[in-house]
Amino acid sequence: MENEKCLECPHHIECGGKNIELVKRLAEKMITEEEAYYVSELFKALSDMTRVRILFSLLGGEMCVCDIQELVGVTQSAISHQLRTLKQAGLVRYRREGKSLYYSIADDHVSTMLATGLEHISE
Amino acid sequence: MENEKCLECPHHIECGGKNIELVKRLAEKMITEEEAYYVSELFKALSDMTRVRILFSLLGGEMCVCDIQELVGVTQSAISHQLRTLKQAGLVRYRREGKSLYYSIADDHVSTMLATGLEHISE
DNA sequence: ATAACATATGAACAGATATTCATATGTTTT
DNA sequence: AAAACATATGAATATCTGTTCATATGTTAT
Repeated sequence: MENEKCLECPHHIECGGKNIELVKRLAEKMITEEEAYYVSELFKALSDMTRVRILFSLLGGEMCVCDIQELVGVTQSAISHQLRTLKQAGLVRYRREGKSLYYSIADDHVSTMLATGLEHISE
Repeated sequence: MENEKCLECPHHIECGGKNIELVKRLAEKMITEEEAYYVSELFKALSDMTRVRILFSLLGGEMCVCDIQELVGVTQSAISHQLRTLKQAGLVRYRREGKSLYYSIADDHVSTMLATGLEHISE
């Protein structure tokens, strides 16, 4: 029985021959590269300790930058840069009130992910 | 009325003065630095496109490295390195069967986080 | 208008990360 | 025992990331 040459791993001829049916079936349901990219970008926004602390702060309700800074304990600039990342990832939103900007968690997905993540590490 | 000097942001005297009660109350419930670190490390493991694609592949059931490689379409070495990262983060586990190693999703938290992440980007 | 305040932004630098290449390890077949 | 197979690992490199510093923007009070 002949095996096809696998382009992905030229040093192995048998590669991919184990479960051809499964692979074919899954290949159709597979997320697209674009989706995978966006999902990874989303989690990338959650992959920094400072940003995680910011988000957990905001779980208590909306807060101005100044108070986040107080809770998290890093410089104003660092907080602001990280808030930008979180905003771009759609994890937080904000509204202005006078001189202050009030940030808050964007939607329930965010709380869910944080809660699930916290559960996961507690095992 | 006098404001205390804020150590975190020496160029602002008023810093942290907006919502002192809220900040104090939240500071007690705040996740520890250690927890924040582990949570961020967990999400860091999900923050790469290749690893995301590996995990979505595994949602279809356990697979050997060779088949993952086929589905994801990167080199064997790259897959192996990323599987190591996923394993260290407790996101996948594996068992040996003959020459092959079969990887699978570690627990339901992982599926939940992936699903929630995918939902989030679809908006 | 000017000063003070609250936050954002750009550049720069040090540290982290993903892939590649070469090679090693563990398993089965001959 | 040797060869082939399946996967892991270490080093090297190019790229990305987070913080800091300096400064800019937008808002309110004087």
